[in-house]
Amino acid sequence: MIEAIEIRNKISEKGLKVTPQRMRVLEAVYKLDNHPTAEKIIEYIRKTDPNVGSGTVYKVLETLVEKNLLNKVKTEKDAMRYDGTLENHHHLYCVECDYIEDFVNEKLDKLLKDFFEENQINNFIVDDIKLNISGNFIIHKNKNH
Amino acid sequence: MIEAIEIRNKISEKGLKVTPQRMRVLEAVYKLDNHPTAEKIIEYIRKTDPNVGSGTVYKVLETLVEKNLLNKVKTEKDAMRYDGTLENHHHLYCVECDYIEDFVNEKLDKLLKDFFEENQINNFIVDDIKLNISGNFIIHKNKNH
DNA sequence: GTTTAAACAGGAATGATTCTTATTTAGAGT
DNA sequence: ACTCTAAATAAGAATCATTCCTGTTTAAAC
Repeated sequence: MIEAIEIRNKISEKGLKVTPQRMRVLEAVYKLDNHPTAEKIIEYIRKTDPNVGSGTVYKVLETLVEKNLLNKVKTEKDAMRYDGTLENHHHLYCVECDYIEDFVNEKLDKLLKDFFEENQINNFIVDDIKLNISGNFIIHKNKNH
Repeated sequence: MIEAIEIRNKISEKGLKVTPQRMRVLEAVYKLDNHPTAEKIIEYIRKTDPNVGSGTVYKVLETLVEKNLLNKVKTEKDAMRYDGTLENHHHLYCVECDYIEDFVNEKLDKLLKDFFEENQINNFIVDDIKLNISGNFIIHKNKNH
């Protein structure tokens, strides 16, 4: 359970003005699991704050991604999704439900780091590696299918 | 250089009607490098065939993806891109230009396969793993930046 | 050649996202 | 606390990729 003061600090530390909209967007991404779309975030915020502009939420998301407080998660679907986890991680994509789960594994990261140090790619400097692991949850987390 | 007859066969083998539109779309994806968008494909086809409907191209792309003759490539940008390479491979994403290059490496695939066999993920059956390798080409391939 | 379900062209509709503009506000300076 | 101003917001129009709809055409089975 993240405190309001922590959210305030995260925004402030990046040199951004602390606005209610920015606080609510960050809170929404932390609270909503399954890497919400902008739509889900708007819906969440409007429960208590019916007058947020949807354009504002998009703008805030853009700003927070720019300042590395959030990450974008791309999927085969049209809508972008957002991720509040900042530590290095990969994603499990369920083929059946639309669930996306974070996957953290340091041993795997070490393995990849070593591999790409030993096997340089011709004409390309690797900056970051993310795995898209697709498959199926044995117990589905979502009924969107 | 892929022959028209090969393209015809690929379509036919999947039990699809061989239409000029389907042939031109497959040809376009093979010929255009850098994983073209639907837009680029339409532009390419219209050079010789100005009356293709853009809706048709989208429908054809959908059909070809369904039948595993093409793959979708998702990016942070809005437009979907398409990939004619069917063998297992990963993607190099250039952070500066919008170039996406295929990356084939069997040693890497073996490494990943072994890792996930030894390290089962709780409540999840892995079906496929794709790496998004982001970084920079030393010599950029594209001027879109 | 006939037949017909499938595919197509053209254009309207959709839906996520971006843009525009007038208004409001966070926070720096007083 | 009060003022000021650049930055942020609300509202809604605009955009753009993609999908949908409808009447017409066509691939390929017979």
